[in-house]
Amino acid sequence: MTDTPTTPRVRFAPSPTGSLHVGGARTALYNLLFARRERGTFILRIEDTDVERSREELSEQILSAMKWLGLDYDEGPIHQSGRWELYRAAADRLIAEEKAYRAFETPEELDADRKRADAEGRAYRYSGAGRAIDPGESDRRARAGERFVVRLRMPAETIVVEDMIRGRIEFPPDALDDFALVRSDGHPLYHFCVCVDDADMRITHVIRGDDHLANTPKHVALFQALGAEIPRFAHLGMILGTDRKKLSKRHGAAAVEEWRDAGILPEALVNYLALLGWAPGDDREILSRAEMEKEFSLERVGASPSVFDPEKLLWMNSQYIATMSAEELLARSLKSAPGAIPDRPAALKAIELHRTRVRTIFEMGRALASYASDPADYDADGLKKNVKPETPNQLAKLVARLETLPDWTAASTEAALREAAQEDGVAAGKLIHPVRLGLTGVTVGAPLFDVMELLGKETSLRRLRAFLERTKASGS
RNA sequence: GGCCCCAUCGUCUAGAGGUUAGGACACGGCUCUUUCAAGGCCGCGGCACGGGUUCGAUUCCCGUUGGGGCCGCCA
Repeated sequence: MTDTPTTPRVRFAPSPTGSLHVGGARTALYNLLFARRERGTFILRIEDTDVERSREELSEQILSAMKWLGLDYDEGPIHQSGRWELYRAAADRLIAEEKAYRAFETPEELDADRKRADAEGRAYRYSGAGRAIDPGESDRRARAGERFVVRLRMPAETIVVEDMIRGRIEFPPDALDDFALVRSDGHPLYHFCVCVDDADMRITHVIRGDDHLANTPKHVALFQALGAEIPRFAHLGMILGTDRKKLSKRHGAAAVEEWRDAGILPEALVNYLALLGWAPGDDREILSRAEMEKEFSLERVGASPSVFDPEKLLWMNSQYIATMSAEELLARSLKSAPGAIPDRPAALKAIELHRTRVRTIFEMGRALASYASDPADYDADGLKKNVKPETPNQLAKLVARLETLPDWTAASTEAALREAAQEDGVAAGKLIHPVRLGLTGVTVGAPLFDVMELLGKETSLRRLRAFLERTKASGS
């Protein structure tokens, strides 16, 4: 009398009509986390039934974004475009069983109906005229070459959806009409393919965006018509832009790859996305994938929409940068470095100097590059603020002193600078700031003497001499 | 317009009848300090509104308001 424990089967089913959206990424993530937690199967399905809009390279793009995020699937990717036989057979069967029917209205006629309804201020519903056509008559007209769409015969009863996140939702029958399953050119339509596939793949839980909630009664009716078991549904709140509208390209940075290119670490993006709608229940914010996979549950997923906050993502990223090994960081920063970077040992030291000072690996790449190439120019405000008439003279004396240093360490250069300052009767800061500017071109950054040690004697002195020339020139 | 969903600091959230309503981001201050960060400490700031139910509502119910979504031979 015990139920056979069916292992959950979930899927992420993006349409390749654009790059992977952060909302899609979160949906994929929740499906994956649910599957791992429940020891189920995560399937990737590409919904490319729309031949006009779907593009192969976009589907590749989605795949690579998922790979980058580490969203691995157990089955797939399965392309709907390769399964037309399945949909055709299902449509034929539904027609034969009179659960669906052919409708012969032309697009123009439907359009006119829609316009009329609009003008009269009432909600448009398909008339259902096709229902009345006798099956024999329908077959004859189809054989005769008349064009038709296939429509589902919607039941005249309230459809109840038990949503795992929202609870019980009722859809009154007059809100739904007999929607189209197959176009007049024979191409199966989205809702139809979704249900045929979910049934075929034995999907047990449909975890998807809230924007599909209103479509769910259609799907329920379809599953019933198909004679398939109805999966459980869980509808996630939308991810919104700061204007509280559904996040889209329009908002900028809605695509996963934009964040990748901005130097966000995949672990950080995944962590951030996981927390957009789900929380472990305690105060932890930084969670490993293992922890998420262990603790994720749909019961703890919220129903309300959430605003995507780039600031918090950046913070999250900096948290990962703070704890990631220098080697790892170096490997990842390499792609972001705009130019040459120092040799490996120096780069690793530079990373330690900058890991708390950057929020993205893009910034880390820049920081690394700054050690390998001399500053091209100097911060204008910095020059104004830190270079006084007496500065070139003080700098010249400092350079002379540094030249004689037998060893070149943070300690020795600091001692030399402080002595020079004392000799001139000025605060060390009077020298530190211009030296930093001369060495790096900017007024902010890692502790100066560590930077000098890392740069080495030769490079440091070369940069300081160049800066000295510059300050003399602007001074006269 | 019809149907549906949502509603705790500016943002992400914890809370599941009795809490000084907790944490995080952001913001402000202090601290550390050669700069900038990071870190530490402190602070600012919230239950949309109105009715019920209840001894007692942020929490349950209804409504209002506000926001969002869906209404194609798109996905």
